[in-house]
Amino acid sequence: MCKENPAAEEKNEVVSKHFIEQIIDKDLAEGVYDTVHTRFPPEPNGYLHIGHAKSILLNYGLAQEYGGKFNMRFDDTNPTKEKTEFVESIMADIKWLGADWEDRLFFASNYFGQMYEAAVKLIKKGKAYVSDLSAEQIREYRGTLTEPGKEDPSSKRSIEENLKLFEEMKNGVYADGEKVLRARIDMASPNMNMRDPVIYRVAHMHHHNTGDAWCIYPMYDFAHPIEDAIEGITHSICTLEFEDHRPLYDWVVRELEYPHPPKQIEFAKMYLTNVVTGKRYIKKLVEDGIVDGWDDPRLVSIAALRRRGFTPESIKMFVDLCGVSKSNSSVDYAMLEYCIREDLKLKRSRVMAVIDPVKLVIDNYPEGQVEYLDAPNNLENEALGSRQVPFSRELYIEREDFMEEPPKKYFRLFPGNEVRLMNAYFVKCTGFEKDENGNVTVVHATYDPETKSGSGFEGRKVKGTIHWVACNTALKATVRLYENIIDEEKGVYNEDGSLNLNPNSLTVKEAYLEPSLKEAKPYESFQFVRQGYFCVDYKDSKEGAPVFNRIVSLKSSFKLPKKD
RNA sequence: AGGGCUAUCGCCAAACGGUAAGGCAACGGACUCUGACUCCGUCAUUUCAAGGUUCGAAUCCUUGUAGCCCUGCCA
Repeated sequence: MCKENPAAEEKNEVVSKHFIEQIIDKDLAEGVYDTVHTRFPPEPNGYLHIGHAKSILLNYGLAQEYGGKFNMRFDDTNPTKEKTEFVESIMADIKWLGADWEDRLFFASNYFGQMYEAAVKLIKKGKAYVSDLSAEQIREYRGTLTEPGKEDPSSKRSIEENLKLFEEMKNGVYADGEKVLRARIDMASPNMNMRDPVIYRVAHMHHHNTGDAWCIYPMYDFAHPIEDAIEGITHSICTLEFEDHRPLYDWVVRELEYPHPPKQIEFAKMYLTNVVTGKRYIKKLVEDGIVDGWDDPRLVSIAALRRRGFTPESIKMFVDLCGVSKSNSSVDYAMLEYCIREDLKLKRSRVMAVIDPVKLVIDNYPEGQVEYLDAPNNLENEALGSRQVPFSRELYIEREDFMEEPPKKYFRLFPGNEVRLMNAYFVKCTGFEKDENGNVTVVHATYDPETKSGSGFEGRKVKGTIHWVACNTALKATVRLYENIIDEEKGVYNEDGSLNLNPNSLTVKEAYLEPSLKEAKPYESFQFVRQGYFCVDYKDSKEGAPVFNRIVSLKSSFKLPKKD
């Protein structure tokens, strides 16, 4: 059954380079840089999700590809939004993804001294001034998208006065919002970011890293290029919404006269079709108790994907498959599903589990007898070995594997039909019992001892193979089946902006599993034959029988013909 | 006088003036101790639209159209 195809391996298709690699190639060829140094610079104000994984793996991957370096840096320049809790979770998620920053873990807040000096340098060059305008006034003076802004009355101040005022800002002379430092660029620029942007504000606030050492904090547009320059970043990769900020980024590194200024490159964020990534919405789902936390397996935070049973490899594959471009796009969730199936396919054992049981009685099998049958763990990967599965007279089979009146091309159990019980014997359906409501309660069959699995029996063939679990020895465990939390039929949002929730996003069932599954440990995953891939939940499996999350179902090309 | 960016199959995405890669999805068929996997086949005479340049255009030019981003002392 192991269908290796060495020829396919050798194809080794040459994937064309995306635009960022092309830029890097050119820079290297022209000697703009002689190395590649990237970074991932999150603000520690929340949890990472699949979208961030793309950025992390892109930056780390580029550094790897070009033999360069990759930095981890927290962009913590706004103390009002940042927490240490997020610093921890972000680092854990990035490590799990496999991006290695080695000893290069940095905090923008550790550069506050250098940023202050940089601001002083700008003031001395006449390129920055302290403004007395209030936030509202600054907004008014900025003009609009179609009208130019007006000159800030404070911009005429002398360099000496600006130096004095800025130092006073630093020394806590002014209250929050009383004064700001602005870069002197062009109040008439069509690019709003260039209309004398604020580069330092006063904020008497405790910072998670620097404590109360500072009461002025730099703005992103001023801080980020400095952070990159200090660390020797060559290619500062960010998302599309910062394109308009690039002229300002370049202005900062130019005016500050850095010898090998970094270059900002933007790419499109990744969106998943019918998936919620917005923090606002996730927060609401958590608060409303719709999900059981930021790591609920229905979410796509890194922690949720990990809990659901996704592997770092599958996410890497997914990101690679999606590619990098500058057009806004939404990737089909089916692509993610493909990646996790592909990754787990040869790595995991394939075991039997009955989720919606109906009893099957083998009438010609001795009562009370238990027989242990050898079952290969994965026919396509012999290295995974095999296990012993108990077989006896009474079994559970899947309710959908028996039909009283089968449609055409139904290969499973129905009166008179013979199927293979996986890893066991052929059984022929001899009858069934129903309750007063007409529901099937027991299916009867007889087995043929000659057809034992592995015996090499070739006498006759059956079209169907079904899975089963012996009643007496079955492990009863909880399985959780997930669907998209969004009702895909009607789109993600309702007209009032609320989420269009799918009431059936979670189904909890009691299932019968092979007894060997009792030993399964948190995060361990399996393929349940014909049911999909399942992973032991780390939260709810502390004691007793494990709880299994369905990572992804198997593809099913079997469709019953429509009735009538 | 608003500016910037983007537009190639249902979904991602190559192609960089030489005659539309690939993956996902879908659909046929073969195989099968999982209706899975694997295999084999089908799936853009056409690249947002209309003009133009050229022997030749998805690629260059013109004019439109659509979508995204920008008027935080957020990042």
